[in-house]
Amino acid sequence: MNYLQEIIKIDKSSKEISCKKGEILQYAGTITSLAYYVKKGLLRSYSIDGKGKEHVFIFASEGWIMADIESQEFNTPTELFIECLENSELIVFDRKCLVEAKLSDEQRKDEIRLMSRRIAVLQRRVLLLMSSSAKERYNSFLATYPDLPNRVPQHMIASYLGITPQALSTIRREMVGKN
Amino acid sequence: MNYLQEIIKIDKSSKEISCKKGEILQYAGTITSLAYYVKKGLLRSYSIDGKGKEHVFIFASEGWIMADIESQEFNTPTELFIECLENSELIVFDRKCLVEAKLSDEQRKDEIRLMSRRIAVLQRRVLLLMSSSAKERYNSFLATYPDLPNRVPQHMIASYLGITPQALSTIRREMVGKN
DNA sequence: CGTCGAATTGATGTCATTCAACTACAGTGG
DNA sequence: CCACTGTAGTTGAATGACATCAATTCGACG
Repeated sequence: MNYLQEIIKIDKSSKEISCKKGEILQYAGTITSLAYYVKKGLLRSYSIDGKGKEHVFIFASEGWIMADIESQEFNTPTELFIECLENSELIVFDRKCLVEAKLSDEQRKDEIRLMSRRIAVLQRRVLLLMSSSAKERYNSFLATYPDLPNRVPQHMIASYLGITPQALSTIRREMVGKN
Repeated sequence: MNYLQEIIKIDKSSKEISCKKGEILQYAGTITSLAYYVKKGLLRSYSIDGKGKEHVFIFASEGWIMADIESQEFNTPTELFIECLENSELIVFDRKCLVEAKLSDEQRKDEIRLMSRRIAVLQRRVLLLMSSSAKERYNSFLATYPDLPNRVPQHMIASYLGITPQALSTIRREMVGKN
């Protein structure tokens, strides 16, 4: 990705790292402005609510950027953990550094395009959460991310969908019957 | 807002308009790249699902920008309607024009800041929808948008929260008892 | 005063959660 | 190589939250 090569030049602190399955790259409660481009592998971000329950916010596989823009924007401690789900190769860079840097118009446009894409994804997610049943959300998930079901444990998919593992299990059982 | 004054200079098609309560500024199914800065008044965007049900996506009151970035980004027909809830004064501008224009780094940074804020809002919304009960979501809504309950009909608030008007009514009843 | 949509209320239904038990399987240490 | 352990996934019964349906009240406005 072109945009990323530019970033690497500008942000001297950026670097390529590899991390192992199970590693936590970011803990909730901290303040950070790091972002992770996924060259290979898979990340997830999730929060833990007042009752101790995990909620998967997003998965990021090859080609996506994982960044906790929410906390960075308001400069408040993160609500999100970032975890490595597969042995991965990442490029870490500092969004703060990026914001402060002087970039060309083209580079800014790239940045804006990336953010627009993110907004679009979130908008669809919100509308889906509001308007669809668990089964519909699961089908939509399968259609949107066809490769993830093979790479992600089922209970994390359930968490992403906003349902319990048991509920997802029954949904899947019912669906096999219908094929 | 500084950023906006710049936009007006750049986008020759931008203009100030006033629109009346009940007017629909954008219909789902169309392709448009217009955005609305709310100088005074109140807008909402909403979708209509397959079963004919409305789902409020966001409200935009004074100082906010209403823009359907999702459809603009993917260049697909909008899923969203935009409706005027109060007699309002708006500044309309063309996001497409803005993307294509050559802007200063400062202007782009403003743009990015606005988009970050939007992403932050959506992130919170997603996590809230996934992790909280209807009552918790309502309380969070009251805390975040203290002025809206007085300006927005209750069934639209219910729709924003992802519940039925009846459910919201019962929640409110229970809450009065507890004060 | 009459009308129409908004809001409330109660009875019933549905979907998903919770709790609990059980199976399948991978990893560990003996 | 086998027993032991822990985690993921499945299944079923009971519960709970919210939806749906239907009736009534409230309030704004002509």
